Amino acid sequence: MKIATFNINGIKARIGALTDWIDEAAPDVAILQEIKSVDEGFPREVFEDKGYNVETHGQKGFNGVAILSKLPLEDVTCGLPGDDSDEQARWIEATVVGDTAIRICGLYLPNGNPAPGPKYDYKLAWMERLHARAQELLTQEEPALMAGDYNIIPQAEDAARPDAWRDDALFRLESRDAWRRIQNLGFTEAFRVRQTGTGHYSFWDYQAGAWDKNDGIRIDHFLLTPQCADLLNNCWIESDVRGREKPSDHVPVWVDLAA
DNA sequence: ATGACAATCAGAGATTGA
Repeated sequence: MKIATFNINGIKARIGALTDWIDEAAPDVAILQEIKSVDEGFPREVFEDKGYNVETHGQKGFNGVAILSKLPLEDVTCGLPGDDSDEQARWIEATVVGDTAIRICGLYLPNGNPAPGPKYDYKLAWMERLHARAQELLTQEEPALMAGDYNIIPQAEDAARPDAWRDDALFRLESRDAWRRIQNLGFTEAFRVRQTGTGHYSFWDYQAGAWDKNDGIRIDHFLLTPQCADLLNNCWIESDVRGREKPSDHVPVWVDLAA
């Protein structure tokens, strides 16, 4: 089963590029972030016509997450637990029912800039809630994954110019510590199972020719429970998508699971 | 330190992103 996570940076602006990619790449499951649309504004029938089940958790103008799946989706829940006053649409869960049932969590972790400040406080608080949900997932002892735009550069090797990001909310020590605390609960970061070293990125800024210079950062990730990690065949970044017409500033990241 | 670039909502320019 091939599963991709993709921050599309707006469904209205990306509908052409996204449908082209779906047609060609044919993911079994696509976990989308930044749909920037309310649920009613998401063109679900476009994807249903291609054979996908569609679940969205949107909001007006910003954020918004979705899951597209060729296989049935069950037990869909929206919103990260732990703060009923949080109105930002950044979390969606569903179980993909195939030969093996897999719990899929799609997330769009807050950016957190400027740091320090209230937006950074929100990011760290959100990561505490993520930590709690992650711990619950592990207690199920079943195949599950959390995938999406984490807005976290895990290590210096995950940025072309790490010094430029030192004080940024994506790379500050508190951010990386929070990421590591979640991973250390027992999750496998899929990409680093298959790739080492520098030069592997999932985001390139639109500005200053970042793509042409490969001046990127790796911030879109898969975290797998042990039962899911045992199914991992491969993980890769589809970087060439960044060079296409009217691209998102992110590219798809994939896992292939033996499921 | 700022802006470069893009998307959204709104219908100009502020806000957000990373």
